[in-house]
Amino acid sequence: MDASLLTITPGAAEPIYRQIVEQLRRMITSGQLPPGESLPSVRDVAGRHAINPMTVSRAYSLLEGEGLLERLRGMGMVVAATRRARPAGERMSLLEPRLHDLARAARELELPASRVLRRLGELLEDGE
Amino acid sequence: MDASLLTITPGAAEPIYRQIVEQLRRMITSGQLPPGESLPSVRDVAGRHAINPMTVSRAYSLLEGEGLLERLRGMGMVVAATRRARPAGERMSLLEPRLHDLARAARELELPASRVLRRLGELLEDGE
DNA sequence: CCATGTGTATCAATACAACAATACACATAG
DNA sequence: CTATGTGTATTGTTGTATTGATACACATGG
Repeated sequence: MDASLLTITPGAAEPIYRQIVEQLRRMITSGQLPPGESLPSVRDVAGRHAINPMTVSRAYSLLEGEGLLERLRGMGMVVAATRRARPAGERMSLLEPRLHDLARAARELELPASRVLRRLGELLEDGE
Repeated sequence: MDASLLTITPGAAEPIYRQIVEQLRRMITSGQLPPGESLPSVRDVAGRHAINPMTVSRAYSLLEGEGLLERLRGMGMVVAATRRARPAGERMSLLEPRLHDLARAARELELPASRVLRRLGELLEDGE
């Protein structure tokens, strides 16, 4: 995997290490990063995004703790062999909290459901 | 306005004062809280949710800085008289960041747009 | 005047994130 | 063996954010 595929925003409210964790978790869960795929080295990611190597290492370690990554000593990190892409229903559950937040915000803003759905539809198509 | 209308989750990642700020901002922007409507006292909110009065005060002060609230000295806070409900287009922009985050997460999870939209549709209807 | 109700200024405590600079253990290429 | 590449443990520092405790200024009702 190329280090440039990670989107990192140092100024954001969400801490950097968690941005990395959640992004990789999603890409592994979907199978976008297949088992055996090797990840960019911590120094590579750190250098390219001008962040501290230990911050990247922290993210990798957390994912190893989840069983999503495996550590090959002396070599890099790799997507765990046992980790296959999960079915859509399971992936969907990772989206649920965000969906609930969005729904609540839309309700408090008294926005018509049709308008929210239409806009989201646009954004979902643009990305592909 | 009743203090119990606020939904506060002390354990959440989002800080308490910001939960209050964003919630009230949405309710004022939509007109759900009309100009002149008085807000619950800081001690009322704090007592009911077991949080510190200063945390509530901080939220109120930020909203006063935005021009959404007015301070009546010695008495409480009130929705600013000049603050009318905003048109839907403007309210929509408050939702944009959340929509982008959601779209990105869905893309990384490789979830079909139809499924995401369907689920959001359900959640939007349940709330009303 | 006094009791009670507002919001808040001030200071302190705590937690967290990120960085910096090493040093170490391991594996591979030469 | 050596050089270079992995990840990581360690220690310390810095900056910031969040929350809390206390005391104060103001307004109103009695």
